[in-house]
Amino acid sequence: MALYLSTFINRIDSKGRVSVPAPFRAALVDELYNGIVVFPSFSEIFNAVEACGMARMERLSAGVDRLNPFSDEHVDFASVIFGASVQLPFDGEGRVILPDHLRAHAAIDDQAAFVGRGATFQIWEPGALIDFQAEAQSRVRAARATLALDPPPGDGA
Amino acid sequence: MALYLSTFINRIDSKGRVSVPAPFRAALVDELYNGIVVFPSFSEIFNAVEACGMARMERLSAGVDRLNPFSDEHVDFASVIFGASVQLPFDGEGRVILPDHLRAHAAIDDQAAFVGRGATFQIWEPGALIDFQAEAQSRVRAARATLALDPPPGDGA
DNA sequence: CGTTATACCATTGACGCCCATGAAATCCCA
DNA sequence: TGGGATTTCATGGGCGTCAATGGTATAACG
Repeated sequence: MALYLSTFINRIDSKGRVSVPAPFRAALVDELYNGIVVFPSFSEIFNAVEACGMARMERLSAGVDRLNPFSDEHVDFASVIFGASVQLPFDGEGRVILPDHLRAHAAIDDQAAFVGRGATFQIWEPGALIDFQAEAQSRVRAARATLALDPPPGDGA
Repeated sequence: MALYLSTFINRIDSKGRVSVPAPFRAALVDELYNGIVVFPSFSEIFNAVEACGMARMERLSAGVDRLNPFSDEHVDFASVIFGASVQLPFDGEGRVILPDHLRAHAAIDDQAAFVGRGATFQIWEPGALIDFQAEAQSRVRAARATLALDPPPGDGA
């Protein structure tokens, strides 16, 4: 299973191309589809682009299909996820072109921050990412008592 | 298995022709029938055109047949689905002509939005699609706890 | 004979593919 | 351990191809 770690900031050129970080591409070499799948975040507290490999989307499709494919609940889910998803193929150098509506969603201008999130990753406008992380840190501090139930990796980490 | 992803908006010309998006056609190359199968949506909350390849219709038929083929439920289901289905052949450029009653059903004028839904896709009037997706997104958010039982595509989904 | 449907062709704009450059990190060797 | 060589990556640009779209010709049909 792919594991996406760390954050990389890459430039978007005049043709809208961005290099997907090499470590992330390395995590995708086993996939049948040579590229990534992206869709907008559905969170109310941040706007970013969610990304993953095709294999993960196929697992999702199988899950929806196995359940009643005509129930309104799954119609909603499938519409939102699959309809909003876009396949982005790699060019020869491992770059992708982020569609306009996703760039707009995440307010991405000429730089994109690729943020590893374990089994998936996200694409952010770098400034928005910094702001969000600051807020997240505050929330973590506020919730520290609760989180301490898990073995903490250290105060600063 | 074909996987339909993303949304494409194509124009309908004066002769009623629309290009089926190339990625969707690519998912259909293995099919015996060179075209798609369409039928009206049966939902009470939206009007769109459902579409898929012939292979899926055959699987659907097999499914209905395998279960009690004489129960009222399945007779109804089969009548409605198969009776309302239309085969749309591709022309040389991968276009189809949507029958009038289906265009009317989905209120499609001169633009059609092709929406991937995993194993199938839908054809919408673009404006209606935007409205529906906004509502669906709210419902998905509300139901997030339930859906988390399926492999989640990420924090935001 | 007129009308409608189907097959064929032509245009254009976007996108995929290729190569070139430069910077940075790594590796190797002295 | 320091310095040089090599490779990997990110980035930029040019060119060819394909897809979407519009139009025209031909065939089927009333």
